Amino acid sequence: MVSHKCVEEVGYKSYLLPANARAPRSARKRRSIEKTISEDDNMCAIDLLATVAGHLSFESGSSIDKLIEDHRVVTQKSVKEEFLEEEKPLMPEALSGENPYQGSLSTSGFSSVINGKVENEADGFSYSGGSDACQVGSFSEDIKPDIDGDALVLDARANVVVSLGSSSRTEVPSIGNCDSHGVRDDVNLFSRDDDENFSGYIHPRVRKNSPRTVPRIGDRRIRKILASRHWKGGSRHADTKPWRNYYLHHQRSYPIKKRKNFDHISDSITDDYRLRTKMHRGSRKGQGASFVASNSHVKLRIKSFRVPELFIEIPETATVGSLKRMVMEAVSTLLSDGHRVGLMVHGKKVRDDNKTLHQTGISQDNTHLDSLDFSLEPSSDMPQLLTSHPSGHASGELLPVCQAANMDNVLESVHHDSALFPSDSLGKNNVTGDSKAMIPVALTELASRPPCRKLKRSEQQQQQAAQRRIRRPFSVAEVEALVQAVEKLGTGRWRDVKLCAFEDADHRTYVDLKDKWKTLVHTAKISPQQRRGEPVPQELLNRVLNAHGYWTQQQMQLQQPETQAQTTEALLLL
DNA sequence: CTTAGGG
DNA sequence: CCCTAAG
Repeated sequence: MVSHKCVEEVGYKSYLLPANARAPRSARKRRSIEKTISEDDNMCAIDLLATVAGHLSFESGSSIDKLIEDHRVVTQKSVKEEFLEEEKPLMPEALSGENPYQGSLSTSGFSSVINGKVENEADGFSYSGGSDACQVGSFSEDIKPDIDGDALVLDARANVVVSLGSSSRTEVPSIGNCDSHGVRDDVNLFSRDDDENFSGYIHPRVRKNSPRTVPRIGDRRIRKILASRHWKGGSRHADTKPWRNYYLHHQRSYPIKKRKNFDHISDSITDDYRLRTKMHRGSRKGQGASFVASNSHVKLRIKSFRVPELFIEIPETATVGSLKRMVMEAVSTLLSDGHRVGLMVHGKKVRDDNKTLHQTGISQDNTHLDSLDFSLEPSSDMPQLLTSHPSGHASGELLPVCQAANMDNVLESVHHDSALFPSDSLGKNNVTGDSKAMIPVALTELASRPPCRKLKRSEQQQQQAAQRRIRRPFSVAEVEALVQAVEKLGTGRWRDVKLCAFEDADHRTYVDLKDKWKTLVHTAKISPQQRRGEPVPQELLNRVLNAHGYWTQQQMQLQQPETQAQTTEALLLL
């Protein structure tokens, strides 16, 4: 209930100097605000497979659309048919009506899967299949279960390639214009893995001045704990309570902490893929019916990618775009969850990361390529994986999932790829003599999970430290709200600003707002050409500049009134 | 916990 | 966004 604080309208330039206006607690010099702030915290999407293979081409990403529009359900063959045949409600009913922070998901919807996992521990994996399982791409008939070690790979081929990424852009959150709080139409994203977690469950949340069951103060902490349970603990080691359900607020889709080593590949997924595609073509020499580039490059193609389960609930009034973003976020969330890539040749797992492809039997003239299987395995040793290859050496190429800056980038890349990749360039290949220009790569199964083991506390903490919130670019509406609040409250009361304008936007902390203001000021000072991301109306930027100038000056005066007096005295003495 | 700034 | 020093 903060609206009363901000009831009065603020004139364009008539900033109110609150009675409690105060000087900054410390008179630290604020320098280099102008310093460019890396706006694109981009991270590439699921480039990991591509990275492993060295080459990977993506084609049309229509899969995502299909997934969404058709909500096509593909029934997978499985070694555990009984699980697949069970009908599962699209959404757990237990969520509605409960305190979102404590809501528990009914296990009924997923028990089959979970049971499958538990009861077939030896298999080390579980299917999340079933009629409601979302799948990107489609499978052909030859889904052959293959067990090796702790990961099972489905040799399923499809005709659709999809590139996955993640979106950090979110729908306009509940922006209070200080004096009004609209009905919240927020979403929560649940994640679930094959064990007991939910991935990609998006649940609408409507709240308006409703009593908080959970003290706000505890919000973040609770969230963090839950999140960490899910992302670190829950997904990597067995929980003592197999059926525990986790709740994840939407902003808790923390990706793996980005490592500096990966920065270089994070800028533009689009360009990256385009580059590769072109390189492939350019370097190609017709070595007979070779499917290999001149320099003994092996071309690999991920033909499909299946997502275990993706539960999405979204208001009818939501836009298709937001749905897509949610799906993308959910999917990327899955991928980000500490999986690593496993490679199998002829059903045999290749563990030595330092082996060359050739040594492994993946070469231009080998015949094993059809039996090349990639898998996503849970990596209990993620921390090591992430940190022990600083120079990005051999095994360093086995990068974990990164995240794309925003949906636009991802979609754009998909689009470009499809353009660069005429459908015939692939589809016909299998028929013509040049058939192996592209090698169908077996599908990946996300849901594999080795026998769970408990992590030591130290490990948990290690993983805990690797959390990072997803990037959530401010929408224009949010900027508007922020500007208005700052005009009124000034630049030194972020907590109040938060309460005033972002009370219900749980994912915006006052630090976030402060940071955003920082970037806004910067943005306003640079030329429009240099700005990135969703363009902010110049009018807003002008207000930013004005408010910034005003409050900065205000602060100065509060800060050094005595200095001025002294100066005056000094002058008088002279 | 809040602020302010640097990373 | 994250991390931290400071208050």
